[in-house]
Amino acid sequence: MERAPLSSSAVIAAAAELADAAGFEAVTLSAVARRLGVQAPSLYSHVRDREALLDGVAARALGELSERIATAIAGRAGRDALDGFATAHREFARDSPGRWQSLQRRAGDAVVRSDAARHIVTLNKAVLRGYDVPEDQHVHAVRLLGATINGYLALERIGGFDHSAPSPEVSWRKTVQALDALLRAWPTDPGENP
Amino acid sequence: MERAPLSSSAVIAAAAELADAAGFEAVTLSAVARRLGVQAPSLYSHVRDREALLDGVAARALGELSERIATAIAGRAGRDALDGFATAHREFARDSPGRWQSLQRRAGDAVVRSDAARHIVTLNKAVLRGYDVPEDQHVHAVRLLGATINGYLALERIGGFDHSAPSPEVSWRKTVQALDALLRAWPTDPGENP
DNA sequence: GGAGATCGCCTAATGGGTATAGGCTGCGGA
DNA sequence: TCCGCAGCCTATACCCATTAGGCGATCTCC
Repeated sequence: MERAPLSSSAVIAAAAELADAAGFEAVTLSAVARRLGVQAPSLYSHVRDREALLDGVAARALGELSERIATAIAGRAGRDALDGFATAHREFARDSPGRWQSLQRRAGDAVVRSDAARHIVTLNKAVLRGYDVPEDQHVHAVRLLGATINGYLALERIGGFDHSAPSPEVSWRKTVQALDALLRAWPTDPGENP
Repeated sequence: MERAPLSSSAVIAAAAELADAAGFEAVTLSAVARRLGVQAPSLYSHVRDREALLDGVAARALGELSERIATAIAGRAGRDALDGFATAHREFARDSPGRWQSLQRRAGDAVVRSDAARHIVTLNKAVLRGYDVPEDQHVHAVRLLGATINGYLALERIGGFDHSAPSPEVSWRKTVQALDALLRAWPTDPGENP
């Protein structure tokens, strides 16, 4: 175990790798310290406590996710952009399950207010530009998109689809198609007043 | 602390109450034992280990949720049934946050194969009866419904909507409305072949 | 009605986790 | 050269899960 000099971001990077390899709940200070060839208390020079470590992983994950989304929707619009957006999420969850999980918990202020968080919202709205959803409905559409995509991935992760046919893959495509149809014909109340 | 005689279901009931009061992650054998006025190791006569305890809470929660849904959609169809279904989920998550959280993790076989689990699927399909979704599309629709509703509640719980207006309540209504519109005009591929 | 088996709780003890306090060391700057 | 300190270490306290084994009350069976 060669020991590169520790630093806050090295510790967080190790935690992120561990999360992907062994599950988010396996991210303990002890385990990260072992992985770094160091004693657990040594980490407290670099992260305030376990919460901060987990928030660090979440912040990093958010950045990576936003990059993936950005390249996935660049130069696309409408259905293509939606596909890219959804696929980016799904592949992120598949490739980096631990980092993805790190996003499924209440995060600290630093994470919420991060550039990455803002960036994702922007990208989300960019997808909507390809549809005719009225401006004042964008929040709702963003929330719906997030809820459905995240919810689907969460259900898939906990095995909610393991006990019925067909494969989650098929329903996933159907789900994205449904979201496309929905955005294409966004329902409007008579006398809507957001 | 008067001590009612312990039993497997008494232990699980205490765990469920604790989950609602202090959060699902606070459900530890020690805490449950304290709440029951008993030493922690005593619980091992009634639950195999912590996993089993958590699964027990999930099974119980699933039963309660299915009851709520059943009464919420009884005698209703179409949009009314969908509203009832969605609202039942949301009120369950509001009234029993810990129990609701217990359902957001991979559950043991006993839970997955329980009557309650089967019941919920049945109720889910009952909602679809009020719409013209083709039979072979029901799985997809059930999965989409589950993903969106659960996903919305999960995002709401972790505070995903806390940093933008308007209130989650408004988007929730909009979301249910969107689901209704979607089921009403379920998109079909040319040459679909599930 | 009594002897003993059994059931259900207890105490003791282990191992791993978070977190704090304080020691030692080697490197950089004056 | 020598001092300071940054960064890792050991020691320690406390919490939690889990196993082993003890002990008393109750239940059973004769």
